[in-house]
Amino acid sequence: MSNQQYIKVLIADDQQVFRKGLSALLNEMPGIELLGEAGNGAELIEKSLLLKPNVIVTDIKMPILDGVSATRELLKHIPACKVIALSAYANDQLILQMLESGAIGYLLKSAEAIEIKEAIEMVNLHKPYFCKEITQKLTEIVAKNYKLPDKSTASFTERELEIIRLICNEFTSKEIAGQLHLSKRTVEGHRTRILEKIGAKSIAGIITYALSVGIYKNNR
Amino acid sequence: MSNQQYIKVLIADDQQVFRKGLSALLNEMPGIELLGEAGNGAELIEKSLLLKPNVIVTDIKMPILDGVSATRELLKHIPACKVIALSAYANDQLILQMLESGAIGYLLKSAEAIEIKEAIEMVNLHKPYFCKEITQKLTEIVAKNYKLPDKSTASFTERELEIIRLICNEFTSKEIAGQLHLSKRTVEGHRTRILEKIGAKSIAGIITYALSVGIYKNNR
DNA sequence: AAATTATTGGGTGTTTTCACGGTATTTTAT
DNA sequence: ATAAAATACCGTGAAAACACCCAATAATTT
Repeated sequence: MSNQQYIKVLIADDQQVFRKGLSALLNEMPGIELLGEAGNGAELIEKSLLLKPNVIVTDIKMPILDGVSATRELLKHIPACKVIALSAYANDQLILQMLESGAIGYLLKSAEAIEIKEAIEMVNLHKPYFCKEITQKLTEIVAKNYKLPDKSTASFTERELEIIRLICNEFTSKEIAGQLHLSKRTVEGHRTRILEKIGAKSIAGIITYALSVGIYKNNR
Repeated sequence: MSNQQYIKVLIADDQQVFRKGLSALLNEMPGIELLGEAGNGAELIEKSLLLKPNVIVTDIKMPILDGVSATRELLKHIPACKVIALSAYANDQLILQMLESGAIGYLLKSAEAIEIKEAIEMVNLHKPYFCKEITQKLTEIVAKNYKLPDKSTASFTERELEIIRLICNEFTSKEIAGQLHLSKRTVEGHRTRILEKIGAKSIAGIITYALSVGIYKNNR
């Protein structure tokens, strides 16, 4: 029936040459219908609302309105649209911003035609697509935030970990003492040891340490 | 010179049929030398120490010692070894455990020969390799845990953000006052406002909040 | 022009944190 | 078996945090 034969694509990039190159490539691809081009984020939003593309391929750095902001904005109006972000290089902040904005694809500008096609087809099925470099970055980001709890946590006793978690949850020594059925002074003693071990001088240090190392989530 | 022509691979899986199938496939692949097979984690450790493989492809669920534990253990002794984990399905916990154990590759058991080969070659260069499904999961995990500064950060004034960052760095009100050339009382006033806005009752709340929404970055 | 918000500063007082002393029992490791 | 941790507990006191109250000036918005 209304099963769409072509994936309707809109592209955005401030560099005219790159834009022309990309549009030429996409025009040659079977199964893809290029709806148009935009030179900045504002134009992208405008044309998107008008043309209702299935997939948008957009540069991140653009004048007037960048790709991330444009994506965030236009997905409010046409959430069915799938966005692939393009960037010259893999940057942590950009990747995270992109994820947060709602884009589900990320390619480097060095990508080849076949990969771009693959990405378009993939995201059109609502499946994320990331090029190898981005995948690697994602791994690093996840590993950085999940790997740590090990060695560092090891130096604390169970009691100490328990108290650290409670401190992170805004409980005072007195409250912690009540919860654990201990004396207030005992809890203070433990906290002193914790401060020593961490090398912190206040609970601020305890918390930044605990969060950076991954204690806190009762995980294990 | 001692540039190795073959990637030496060791595999582990408790299902004999799968193991045989995998070893048959790997044996046919040019550039790969299959060193042997293991039926469980303990056996994997044993043979790894003996055979010193470049790459290990191991199932996660195995009797006696599972793949994650085995990986963690054997990487202590032969850290140069690259581990690819195999699993029947993509599970958040498994992926995180795998990352934490030190494996740098993750494939589903439904993977095809060409992908397995690609993964082996990739991890052998110390580059992570994840199949599409896992990449997708990684994306979800990252997206879930990175709620970037949004509505939350926007509600703070510049001064407040400045003070939040200093609080996160273990400075007292007096110290902050000194650094910003303000009165101690002014800083305390700002902090009170910050507590109100966040709905926290102590600096513990300020810090957990700040770290969770990503204020704090410029100082590391 | 008027209202709101940001930024600055103050007073008073309670609670909490933390440094500096300790002691005693239990559990774990060598 | 003996040493070493871990756990529990206490006193004192200074400094910090926090809870209330308050007001003046600058900047921004309406």
